[in-house]
Amino acid sequence: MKLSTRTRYGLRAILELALNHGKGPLQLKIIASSQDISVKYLEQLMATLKSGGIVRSLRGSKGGYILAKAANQIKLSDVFSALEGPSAISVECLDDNSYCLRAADCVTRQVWVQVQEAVMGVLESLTLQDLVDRAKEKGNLDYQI
Amino acid sequence: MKLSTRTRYGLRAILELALNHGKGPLQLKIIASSQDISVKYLEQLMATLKSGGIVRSLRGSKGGYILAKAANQIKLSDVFSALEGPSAISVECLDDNSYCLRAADCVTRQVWVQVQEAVMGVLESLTLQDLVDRAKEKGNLDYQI
DNA sequence: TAATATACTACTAATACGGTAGGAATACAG
DNA sequence: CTGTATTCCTACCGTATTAGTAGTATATTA
Repeated sequence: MKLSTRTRYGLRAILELALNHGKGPLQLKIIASSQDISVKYLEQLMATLKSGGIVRSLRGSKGGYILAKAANQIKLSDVFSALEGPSAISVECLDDNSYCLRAADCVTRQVWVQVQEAVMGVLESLTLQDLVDRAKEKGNLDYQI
Repeated sequence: MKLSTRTRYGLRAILELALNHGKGPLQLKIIASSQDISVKYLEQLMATLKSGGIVRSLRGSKGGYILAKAANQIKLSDVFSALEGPSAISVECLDDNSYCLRAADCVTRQVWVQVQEAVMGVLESLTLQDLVDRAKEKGNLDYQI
């Protein structure tokens, strides 16, 4: 069960947007260089986040990306779902009731339900603002230039 | 973040062993047919579980597999680790401290730590015996023949 | 010795992951 | 109105992993 770089990169990128909030759009090349991610790859991740309603974009000169909502309105589960898909652990029988007829009585399925709920519980309890606060606590203030 | 069939099949197979506990070794072909898994594929999964110390095997005629320990001594985290690897979500910086110099201050890493702990918390809190009990509660007794 | 099992090793097809490439569309600055 | 900066879109590619198949060797029992 591997967390993809998509999701890890994506969260880092969006956190950078959150840290930059209120200072106008942030360009991909800035994020890419500070996070050491390929611009072209990041471009795809941002497209995903955009269609997921997490970020908004501004094209053309002086364009870039901004958060679509306030940081405290964006749960990490939203970011995760946009990048990783709706199901945290991608077990077919969890999402598709017709996938397995024994689903209702299946004790192994019940385990995966518990695991999924545990993951989502963590991600739903955290917002981007929480991460911003944590970053500031750590004195990790280099983003302020 | 996808849970592999390895792990899902493996847990189902080993649960079947647990349900059969005390009735001598269970053969792969029995498990494979009742769980609808290829014998050959299951063979590999069982080899992994064997080297992980979860099951023991008996070769030759009348051979098969049995649990290496009592069902209440086998945590689901043990099974999971054997099949899926030591790290529940496989994020390099969680296991290898030298992977990223900023690990200590990284707030996104902290999120993955929380997620990992949530997953392991669930799996460590459950033993195979718990699943056996749940199965019996559900009246799912067809394994008793 | 025959039958029944697991053990071991190698191979394969399909899929996902991680990333690259090129050009089109848009917006701003002069 | 022209150039430049930026996102947008689509396609492609190499590699690793996953999910399985196949064949043979080895051990055990009867």
